Amino acid sequence: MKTIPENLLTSISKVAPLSGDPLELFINAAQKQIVKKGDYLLQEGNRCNHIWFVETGSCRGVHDNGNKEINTDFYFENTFITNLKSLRGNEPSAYNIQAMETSILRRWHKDELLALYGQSPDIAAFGRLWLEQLLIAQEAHMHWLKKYTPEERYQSVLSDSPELIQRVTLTQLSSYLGVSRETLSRIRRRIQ
Amino acid sequence: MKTIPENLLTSISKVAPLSGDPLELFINAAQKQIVKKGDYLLQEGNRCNHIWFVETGSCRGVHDNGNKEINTDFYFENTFITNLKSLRGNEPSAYNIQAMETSILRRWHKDELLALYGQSPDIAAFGRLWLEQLLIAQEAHMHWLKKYTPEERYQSVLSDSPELIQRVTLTQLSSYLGVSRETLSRIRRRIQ
DNA sequence: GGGCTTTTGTGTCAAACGTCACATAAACTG
DNA sequence: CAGTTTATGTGACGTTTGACACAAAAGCCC
Repeated sequence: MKTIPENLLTSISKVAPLSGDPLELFINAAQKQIVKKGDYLLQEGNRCNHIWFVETGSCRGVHDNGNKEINTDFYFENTFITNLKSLRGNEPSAYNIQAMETSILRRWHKDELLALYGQSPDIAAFGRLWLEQLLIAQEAHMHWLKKYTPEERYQSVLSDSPELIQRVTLTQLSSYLGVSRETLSRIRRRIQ
Repeated sequence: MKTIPENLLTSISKVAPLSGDPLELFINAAQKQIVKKGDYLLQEGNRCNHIWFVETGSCRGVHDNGNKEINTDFYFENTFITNLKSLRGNEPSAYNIQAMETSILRRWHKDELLALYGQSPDIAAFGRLWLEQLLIAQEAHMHWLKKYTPEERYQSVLSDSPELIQRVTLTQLSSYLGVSRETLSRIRRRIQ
């Protein structure tokens, strides 16, 4: 058994308890991958074949929209990443997943992951719980978008996710909040 | 084995193939429930204990926001409903699920469903695939919200989900699209 | 550190939106 | 079918936003 970073174990246990053989099976199925700033984990048009775990660094999910980018997700340390629609539907990805800085990742191939689901009910349960958490977070994000004004949304990022403001450019954050770059710049001035 | 509506079988098979004993187990675990227009399947503040399947009729997911309602989901025939955050987190629901008309439902209790996951890998796989589809749909909905203007969003509902316009009031649709009732009324005039 | 690139701030203007108020139309109910 | 309630249309007005243009600041690289 290879040496395993503590953070990966902690992150797994936050999703579902996994130990013994299933844990070993799951972790040994991962490969290490190092990406530089700007590298793509997944490019629009290609099929997504992996699930990644961010050990260090950060990535973003970004849609091309004409001459603009729409940032839909930011992934920091100790989070899992994938494009489920492309991965499970075996179809071209509608967006990019890109490293925002040099990052160390671990990745699982989808075929291997599916095989693991068949081998171990514990790993299958882990997969289901992970999906549940993703879906819950996604629903919360959508309600948040509809319920609050752009200014309120920025306020809540300030108080609830200050890390985002430290690690993401204002331009990137603006599309995440659903406003133009200029408007976010003015919101920031109004507030401070 | 009770008589089972064709539609339920079809809807199940659209998520994942399920047959024989697991299918029978799953279907027999459901109870019939009939609700009248305006009845709540789930009220804000209460815990969600069920997953429902809409046999006939329709329901909506609706958030109370001060003196306004925000409609976040519409559920028509042959769809599954639940509030996953409340169901899995065992916490009070942040919103209501309400019948929009007299409806016939089937429902599964969460405890029974969890037991079924343990009993049958096929049912567990079904649960996971259902979550995957929900998550994929949810992500698509969010990208759609950020990518298009209110007018474009109305246009796409017109062409892609005309049923929505037939079966939902303009006021309900407006909060789903993320605009005021008056703005949607004017968009509709501009277009037609 | 100097030059280049990227990011952010800001002024101006037109368009879109939300809110309030009220009129009209449609649906429900007894 | 008459009365009531609910849903929708519309006018007026102020505010917010997006788009464009350009300046200032920050970050990056040789």
